[in-house]
Amino acid sequence: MSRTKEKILKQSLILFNDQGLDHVSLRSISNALNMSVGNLQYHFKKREDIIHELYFQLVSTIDIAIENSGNTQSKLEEFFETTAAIVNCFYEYRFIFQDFTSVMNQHEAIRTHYQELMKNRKLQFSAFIGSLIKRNLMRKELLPNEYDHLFVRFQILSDFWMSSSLIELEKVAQKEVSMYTEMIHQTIFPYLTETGKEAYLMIQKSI
Amino acid sequence: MSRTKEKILKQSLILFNDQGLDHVSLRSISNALNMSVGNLQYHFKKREDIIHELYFQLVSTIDIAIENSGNTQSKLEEFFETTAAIVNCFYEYRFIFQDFTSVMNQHEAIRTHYQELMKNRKLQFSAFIGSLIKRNLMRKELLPNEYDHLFVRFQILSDFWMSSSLIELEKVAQKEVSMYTEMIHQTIFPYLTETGKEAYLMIQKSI
DNA sequence: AATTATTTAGTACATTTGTACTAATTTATA
DNA sequence: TATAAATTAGTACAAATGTACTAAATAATT
Repeated sequence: MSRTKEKILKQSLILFNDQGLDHVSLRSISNALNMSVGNLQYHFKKREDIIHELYFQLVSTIDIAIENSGNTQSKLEEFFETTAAIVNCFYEYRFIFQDFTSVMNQHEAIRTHYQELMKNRKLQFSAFIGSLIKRNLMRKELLPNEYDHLFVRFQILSDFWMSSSLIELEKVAQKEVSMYTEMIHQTIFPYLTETGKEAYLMIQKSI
Repeated sequence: MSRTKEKILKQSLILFNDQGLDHVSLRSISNALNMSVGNLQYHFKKREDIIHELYFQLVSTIDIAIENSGNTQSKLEEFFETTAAIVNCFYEYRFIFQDFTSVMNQHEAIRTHYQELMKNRKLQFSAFIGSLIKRNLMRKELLPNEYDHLFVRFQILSDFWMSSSLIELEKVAQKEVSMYTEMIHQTIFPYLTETGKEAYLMIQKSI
């Protein structure tokens, strides 16, 4: 990728994150870079292409972060690390989650990719739950679809905590990131066995 | 309120729900009513006013629905009914929740009202949790801020389940409403005591 | 050095949409 | 009935924004 293209992406990310996707026009991006709109368009034929590119940057950032949080001592620790990693990546590319719905509505390619991604994540999640149960860290299902619904809950909370924070507090800063990370972590707690709960409390203390 | 004003609101709600807020212009509303835009503007000086009015219709619809679900046998039943009532009202005014963030960002008066509303809801929620605990239907907190976080979870799930459904399935119909209602109901289950769990299962059977 | 390809700038356009404004028409009132 | 108030229609405008297009400038290549 050309140096200019990288500069455009970097600046776009900053502006998008700061001002929100729909308050940033091509003109404001090119202004911030002392560059003509024509030039911008030479590198990205469509505005959509910039957003598209940034989305896929996020995806690979998450992939890397998840890999790095793989070498943990326990399965539960892995859950803590993975969750925190995802939340942090979301925050880095927060413009996407400040109005997740608009992004997904306006960018079909992104939406399609996301839908596929979620199918995979759901499989991974099920496998993960299974391994927690086998290790006697998590109890079995007591309700129909209980852990399917748990997955849905994780998904909604992950994708929309930032929107919620913005509406409620009209900002998202590091403090909020911590708060919502804890909230998401705690989501799994009441499903844990006594052993699991002890392990949870140990990990929590170590953070 | 004049007959015409009511007609405009009714038609706007239909179009907003069907096509989404930002795919409905004043022109399309007036077309659907065989009415001039000028006339529309006579009744609602700003487009915002229509949305404003519909939002407050929703608010009072919810108030009424909550009152009606007050006369239940048990506290847990009240939870089931109230939750379902809210979800259904949200569905009636789904245009607001199909892109909740945009609505809240673009309508300051609505956002301010919502913020206040949530402060009250949080107090009500805390009181409700307290009464469940006193009745030995719910266990005490085991984690710091556990039930504050539980409230946040309820809030995010309520406000954004529809957005999530739209992104994932590209539609929201009655089937999805049922599914997400169950998901939200189940959120409280793992915090219940044995007595509480039994009561939950009884109520669930009766639905 | 000459030619070709790449990059940059600048202008213009099309479109959408909320809304302001004026005039006509209908309804209410005295 | 005459006058005032209300409702309705129609036109025009302003502002924003993505993008198409052309020409100039710079870099690369032969």
